[in-house]
Amino acid sequence: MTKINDETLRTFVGYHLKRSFNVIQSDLIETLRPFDLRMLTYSALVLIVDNPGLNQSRLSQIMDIERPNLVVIIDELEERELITRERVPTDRRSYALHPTEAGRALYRETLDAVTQHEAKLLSGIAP
Amino acid sequence: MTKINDETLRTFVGYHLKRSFNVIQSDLIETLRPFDLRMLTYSALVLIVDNPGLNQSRLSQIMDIERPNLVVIIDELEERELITRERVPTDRRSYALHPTEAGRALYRETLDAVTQHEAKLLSGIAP
DNA sequence: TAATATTGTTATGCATAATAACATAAATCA
DNA sequence: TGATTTATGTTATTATGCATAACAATATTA
Repeated sequence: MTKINDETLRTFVGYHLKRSFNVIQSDLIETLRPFDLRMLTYSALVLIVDNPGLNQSRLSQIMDIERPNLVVIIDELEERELITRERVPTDRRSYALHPTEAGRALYRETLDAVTQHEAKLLSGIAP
Repeated sequence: MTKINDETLRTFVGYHLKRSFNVIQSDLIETLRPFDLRMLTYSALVLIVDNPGLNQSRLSQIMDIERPNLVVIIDELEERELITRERVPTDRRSYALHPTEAGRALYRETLDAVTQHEAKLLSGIAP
């Protein structure tokens, strides 16, 4: 098995960031699988629990994704009754997003799981 | 503009890695655009220039992608005559990948550009 | 020699991400 | 005030990244 030279790529910070993120991402996907959550639905749930009442426009901004891509995420969370969409009386264009009790419960469960898995993952590594 | 609370997500290393990577990735994409290269085609080109003669199997391993996904990347580099695929006499299943002179020239150009852009990007940041 | 493994490939699907276009509603301006 | 512009959420479409199954050709192993 010939040794590959990747010194050129290693001079780039982005290369290391990508490889590190890939490792964490794979672990996170597996951690979230039992809860039937993907990374984006999980991030959205966390942000809605921590910021009840925010609208999709603001949420897409903080999540750094385009508004159209957030729609299906919100659809899924709403259909699973983890959050609710409520018309805002003062601005009838937008919806206020609120977690349901089930949403808050799932938030707590997943937070424990994700925290533990990340701690385990990082315990064996020097940055 | 209400302030959003993302403290929960900020406790996760993966969250920071993803955000950092997104910043670098956007910059890198723009840097590579004039050369009509995407990140993956660029990585492949660099690795082939630095490791002339390697095969697709090894390349996919070092790039951390599945072999099927490498095929189209290699197809593109070959079609643009930046690399060549040569049958290996001692193992006729595999191809030895070599850069062409045009490939090496593009490698040098892009290396300069990428190095400069990353340096500029990181000059304003503390990790 | 027969069974197994490897290389490159095609086809396919899922997740992520970006853009255009639109209806509804709000804000601005003239 | 009415007309124009802007914002919100949505649909549709596209591109990209990444994973798996299945396959033909070739090598390796038993």
